[in-house]
Order: sequence, then C-alpha cells, then structure tokens
Amino acid sequence: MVVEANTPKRKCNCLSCELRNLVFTNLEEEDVRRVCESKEEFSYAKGEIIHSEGDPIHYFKYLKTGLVKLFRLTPEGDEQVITITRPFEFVSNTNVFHEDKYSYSLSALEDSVVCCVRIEFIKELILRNGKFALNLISSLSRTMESIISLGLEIRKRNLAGRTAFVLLYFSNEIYHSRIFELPVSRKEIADLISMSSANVIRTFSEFRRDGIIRANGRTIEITDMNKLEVISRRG
Amino acid sequence: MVVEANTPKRKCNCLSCELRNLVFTNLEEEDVRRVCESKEEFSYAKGEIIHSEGDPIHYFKYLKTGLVKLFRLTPEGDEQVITITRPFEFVSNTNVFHEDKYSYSLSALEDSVVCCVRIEFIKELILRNGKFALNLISSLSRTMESIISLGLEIRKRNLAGRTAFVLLYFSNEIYHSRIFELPVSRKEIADLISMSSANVIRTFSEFRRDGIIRANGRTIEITDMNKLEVISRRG
DNA sequence: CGCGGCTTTGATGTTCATCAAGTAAAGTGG
DNA sequence: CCACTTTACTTGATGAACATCAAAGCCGCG
Repeated sequence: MVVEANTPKRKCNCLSCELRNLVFTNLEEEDVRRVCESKEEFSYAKGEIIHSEGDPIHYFKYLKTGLVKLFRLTPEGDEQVITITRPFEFVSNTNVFHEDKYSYSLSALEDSVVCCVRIEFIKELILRNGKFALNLISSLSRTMESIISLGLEIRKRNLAGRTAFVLLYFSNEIYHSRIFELPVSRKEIADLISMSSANVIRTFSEFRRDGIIRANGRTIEITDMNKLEVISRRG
Repeated sequence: MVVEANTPKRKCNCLSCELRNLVFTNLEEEDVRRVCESKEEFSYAKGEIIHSEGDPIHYFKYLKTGLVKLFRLTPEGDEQVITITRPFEFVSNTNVFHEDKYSYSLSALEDSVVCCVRIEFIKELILRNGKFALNLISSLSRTMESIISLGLEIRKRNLAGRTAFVLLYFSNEIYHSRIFELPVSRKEIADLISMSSANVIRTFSEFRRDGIIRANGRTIEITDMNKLEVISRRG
C-alpha cells in the first residue's frame, strides 16, 4: 500500500482558485500573485505517502482535492489513524508552527492534489497581514478541534458504536450519500477506532445480517439509517 | 464537587509577570500596559467551575497558577476528561477563534488563577502585531497538539497501560516527583482514560500488591518506576 | 497459474464493565 | 461534639465485550 512519492508539479492560477478564501482570504492581489508564483502543487496517487513522521517541515500544506489519512506508527509498528479528511476540512498539518519535523504521516486515500507554500512565506504573511493571521488561526483551530472531537467520540463508544459512527462519518461527512466506496481497508478502520480488524469485520457482518447495511467489498450501502444512528448514539 | 463560581478580582502588573513571555511576548510596552489595564484576573478555589460548555466566549484565558481539568459531558451525563494541565501548558481554550461558545468545560483541580483578556482585544493585537500573532499561533498549536497526542497515547493502551501512563504523567509532567498528591478522584482518572472507575481502582490495588506503587488515599508514591514504565510501554 | 495480501468466520481465552456489598472518609445538621 | 448522610473507595463475582489465533476463501497481480 505504501508507494514511493512520485510528484509531478502543476500550476494553477491562485487568483481564481476556489480554495482561495479558505486560507488566502484578506490578501492584496499582489500578495496572492506572490503566493501563486512561489507555491508548488503536488499530485499524489491513491496510496502514496505525502510525508512521513520525522520529515523536516518546509511547506505549509493544504489539501486541494482528494482525500487523505493522517496517522502515526506505534513503536510496535502498527498504525494509529488520527483522522481522514477532505479538502476544506484539512488545512495544513497540525504542527507547522511549533515544530520543525512532522509528528504524523500523511497519505493519499484517493488521488489528491496538495498545495504547498514555503513556510517562511506564510510566516512573512502573518507578520505583515493581521487579517490573514486571524483567518489562519481560525482555520487551524477548526482543523485541530475536529481531530480532538473525533478522538473523544471514538473513545466514548464500544465496538459496534464506533463502527456505526465511522460508517455515518463516511456517509455524512465525506461522501454525502447512503451509498459509497470505502476509501480504506477494514484494517485501516480498525486502526482509526482502535479495535482489531477481525472484530471490525465481524461487526460489518452483523450489520449486514441485521439489514442495516449492504456491504460488497468496499462498496457500502446504508439501508437502515435510523438503526445505525441508534447504535452509534448509545454504543 | 461542583461549586458555584465565586471570583474575586485581583490585579497584577503585567510588565513584570513571569508569564508575560508565554503569550505577550513581542508587544510594545504601551500594549502591555493596555493589556494590563483591560485584563481581569479571576481566582478559583479547588473544585470550582471556570466555565461550562455552551457559555458564550468573552475572554481569551490562560492559566497563571494552579491546575485545571478540561472536560465535556456526554448526552448520558458522564464526564469525558480531555486533559489535565498546568500553567504554560494551557493557553486559553481550544476554540476561541472559531466559535462563539465553549465546546468544553473547565474546572479548577487546585486553587487556580486565570488571566482573562477580552477576546476583541486579542484580535486587535493580532491584526496590529504580526510577531504577537505568530507567537500566539505557536502556543495554541502546542496546546492543541498535546491534547491530540494524549488522546492517541490513551487509545493505544489497555487498562493497565493507561493507568500506568496516567501515573507517570502526573509524576513526570505535573509534579516532577515520585511522591505526589493526586489532584483527582479515581473516577476522574477513569473519565480521562475511558475506563470504569472500579477497574481503575482494581489496577491501583494490583500495582500496590506488586510493589509498584504505594497508595494511601490520594497520596501516591511510585516505588518501582521501571516496572511502571514497562507496563505503560507495552500495556 | 501461483503467490501474497485482504477478508471472513469460528473457537478460545483474556480483558473489561457491571452489579452488589461493604468500608472508610468527609461533610451536615442537631 | 456526635449522629447522620453522603460520597469516595474497595473487593469479589458474574457475564459481556473484545483480542488473538487459526483456517479457509477471495481477489488482484505478476
């Protein structure tokens, strides 16, 4: 699953970027032009590593298109998945501003495009432009807060509740559909909710037997949304 | 344990505050003076609520002295403890900049003093002073990152590992001593590590039987640091 | 075609929550 | 200051939840 990064560069025009207002709001046109020239846009194929724990941080990154998985490795070598998110929800990594190395790894679950701006440049903008700084703080807080909240939601549930919660998460937050293609293996779901993969699979099977979902490989259809929500709520 | 807030005000001189460099570094003396005049300092007795989930956010707060517990209530009414921290480690709440109401409650585990600055004033400083903004981003990231990390550490361990981890956390991070007074009940530890209080107590008893700790009420002495670290590492 | 990784299911034992009962400790009102 | 109440703590017993191991099926890829 781990593919070595092969990252063709592209360029788009930041002035007309639909994500401009996510981070680069409140900038003069002149500054946007400078961001646009200095930025680098990297594409990653499904499965590629975007960066690894311990890599030096050079860029402020945000996800433009695709879907990514933030995770870390335990000393024993298994993965702990921290979050799985879409663009708009993931602005940069969590520790650009207080560390010089990444604490967590990031990989692409779907083909993804990541916009990278040299971190010194971002810092310069913060120093010069207060509105930009204020907006950036707000985005970063939102990103980190949603990671914290996800952790709490997982921690308070049992196996069935966690599994239901994750299915609803994909359905409601990621794909906005009752039918979707899981972007992750059963094992990765297990790594996200801190349970064994065998038991995640078993729970899927139970949901299937109870007519709550239809599951064919990675294709999932939620057939009884109410029941799934009940399980998630008091599981 | 929940005591209604009774909050005498005090004033100190920010120019000579030992915490000045935590947040209010890179400010002109004039601005520090303005912070100093506008700020309000509240004292809370052990057990008092500093603010509750849902309260409107008026202040940027940071802990000056004492020890606090950040937590939230589940719909079923039990507490989930998010973190327990000392000054320097806790700068404001996690969502001043992207919400208008608190997501989490905060209470004092020891007599505590909280410095409060009107949030509009902080925003004004961010707008005017880039160095201040950059430093603040760094502090906020550090705070949130340590919460995320704590959650991951807890999630990857079992009952004994979590209990050992928490004891080491108090010993190493909070009290810097092998002997200390627990600032929390067994139940609160259970709420932090997401286990039942009966089993936390049982684990304490096992540690006592195995000569790893001496526990007399809330007085804890770690007598076999190595063994506790081993349990924490692979529990 | 064969290999290796992901998935599935069952069997087994460990870990954990829950219930219950009892003790200690700490506040409360007379 | 003592009786009373409440809250925290403690331990055991029981069953439910979960991890682990093992075997077999499936699927994609070289």
